[in-house]
Amino acid sequence: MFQSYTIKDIAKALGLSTSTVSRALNGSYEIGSETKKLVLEYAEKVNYRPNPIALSLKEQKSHSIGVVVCEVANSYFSQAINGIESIAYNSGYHVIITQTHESAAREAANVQHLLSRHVDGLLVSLSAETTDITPYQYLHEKGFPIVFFDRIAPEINTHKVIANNYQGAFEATELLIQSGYTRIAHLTSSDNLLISRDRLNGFTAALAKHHIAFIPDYVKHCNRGGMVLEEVEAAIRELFSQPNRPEAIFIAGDKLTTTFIAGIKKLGMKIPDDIAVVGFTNSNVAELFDPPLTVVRQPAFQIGQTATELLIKTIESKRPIYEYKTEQLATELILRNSAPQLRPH
Amino acid sequence: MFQSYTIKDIAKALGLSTSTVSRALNGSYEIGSETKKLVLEYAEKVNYRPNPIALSLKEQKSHSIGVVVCEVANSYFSQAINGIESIAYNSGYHVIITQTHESAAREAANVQHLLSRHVDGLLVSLSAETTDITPYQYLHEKGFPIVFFDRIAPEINTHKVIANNYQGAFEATELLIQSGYTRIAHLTSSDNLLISRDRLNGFTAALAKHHIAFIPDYVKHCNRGGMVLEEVEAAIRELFSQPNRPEAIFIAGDKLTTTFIAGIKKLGMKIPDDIAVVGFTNSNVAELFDPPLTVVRQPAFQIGQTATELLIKTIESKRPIYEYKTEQLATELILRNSAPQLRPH
DNA sequence: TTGAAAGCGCTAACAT
DNA sequence: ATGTTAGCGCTTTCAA
Repeated sequence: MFQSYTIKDIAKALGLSTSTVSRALNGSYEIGSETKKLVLEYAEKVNYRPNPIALSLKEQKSHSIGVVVCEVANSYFSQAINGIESIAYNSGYHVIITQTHESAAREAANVQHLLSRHVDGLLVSLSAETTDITPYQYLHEKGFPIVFFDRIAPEINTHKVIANNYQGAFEATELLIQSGYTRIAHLTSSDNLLISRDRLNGFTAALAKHHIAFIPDYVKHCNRGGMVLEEVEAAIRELFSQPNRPEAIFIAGDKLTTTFIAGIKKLGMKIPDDIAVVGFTNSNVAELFDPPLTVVRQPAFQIGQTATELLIKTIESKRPIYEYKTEQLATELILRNSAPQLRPH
Repeated sequence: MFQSYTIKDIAKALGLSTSTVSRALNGSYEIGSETKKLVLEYAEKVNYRPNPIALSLKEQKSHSIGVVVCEVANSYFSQAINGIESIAYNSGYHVIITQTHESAAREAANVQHLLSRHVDGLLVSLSAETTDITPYQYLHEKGFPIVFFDRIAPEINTHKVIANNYQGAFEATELLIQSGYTRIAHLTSSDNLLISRDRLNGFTAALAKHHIAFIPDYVKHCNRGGMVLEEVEAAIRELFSQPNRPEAIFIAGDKLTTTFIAGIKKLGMKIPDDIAVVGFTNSNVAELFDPPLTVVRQPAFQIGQTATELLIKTIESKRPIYEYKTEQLATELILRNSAPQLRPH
């Protein structure tokens, strides 16, 4: 097929040994400057590229990192992947992306697949369905580098990178309260996820601060994270069939937010007249929505970058690491029209 | 770090030679059934996984394919990548994704990078800036497998997968005409891209069919493909400053469509009152826009799948291939409110 | 039916 | 300063 030059080819062409060529190419000191120059020039001429596979075999490293996310076609994750790729690329790693589609079984299969491909480390954002994290625990204890981002496993003591979900949720809820709303619902995904619990905590804390009673029936969980419209529609119906129906809602998920809006639209209701909305989303087109969406936006790109930096640092560390950190990045509240700052009558 | 069992470990544990173990694992015939069973059971027990790197080195194949696209965080490409991954995964290939951000220099660097990684083949969608396709021509002539999708290089005789851009553009334009519009503009990206030319042709053909004069000033090119708002705003201004300003527009790009709408909004105009819009986009949230967008949607997932199938077939073909095909998949016109079917007043 | 050995591209310890 | 050799994990001739 498509064959490139090897060290052997160069050695033969120049009448040298492979090790001399290798040394010249790697800038070793124990080599004559003329030989070095000769080799370097020839290598340049024939456009020599070291074979990364041979290097991997030698070094026992694949120079690849595995990524586990729920969905690529999701604005948050596509931006995070962008951040991941940017760092990985510059550090000479390539990235293998796998999708769980929010299924725990799929997630386990993906991790297996990545391990069998001998990735050097794992960047993981848990699926909504995942409860059993013992495989990760096991890998981590064996010294295998894992960094969690966004949907992290709190029980595992390794590097983690997240947005400040508590604070983001708090600000979103407080915005609604300060705009005059008191009957505020909360739509979130699986309770398995720490991000869901953090956001719920931010939500309740804001209510408490402003002396608004917390109503458990105002909180709905969609365990498929907005992947299926029906689940969200059912939640909407339950919310609206209550005696004191909510006037505003804080939604704690990217896909969940867009699916909720689609559901509201389908049921013939209007935002913000029927319900004011603040959602967690990283969609680049949220301002084009009807109405333009008030959102909590996460620094997805930076989260991807930071997680990758930490992972590569762990992979390349000479000595075992015992000190792990949890990086928490600030969210941004973007005011638009789905949550009017002055509640209409 | 994290070490898995090798054939050598198994051989030692069982008192066999590595070749015997290898044969057992690969279901060779020249092996005793008891030995085979013994090996298989032990391998199962210790959860043996062949080292793909060693295999790659042996077979001179990396089992990876390189992907060149302009942007991952673009609904069309994220869906196409989904299709690519689904096929690649099932065929034992992994996928390395690179982004050009519409820069020809970046594209060249990415191809170099992928080649140095010894990918077995390339899946390419050209950047808007690319004019020099000789590197691809060269690789192709050397027998290196390349499949183009979406933004193809017509000059190169290899497999190609595209949507029926001519037909999609024709239908979109005809919809506007049949709704009562006659002053129809066209916004498209770089003329370098065949898809731009195809869509322009579909546009003009629809005008011609309905005896509407083609006005060159109604056609605007944005060479950055909607990546920069300013470029699109300039095009909007030029369009609207004409004596007979257009009443409708057909937009031939994903990012271009959303950026155009953002631009219109920023300039304080209304869709469809100031201008009716039909755009090429695969956004999953186009129906949530204000107004819900009438769109031409491409089968991005299938395009990704088909391209990958063709590529893997080419890679795994024993004999050189001389017959190449261009697969053309139908687009879908989705009627919503940005292009009312009865033109107002 | 099984084993020994070579080789894929590269590096590094060990000669010279 | 340069060459020889072994070895990373695996397959595959060649020999037995």
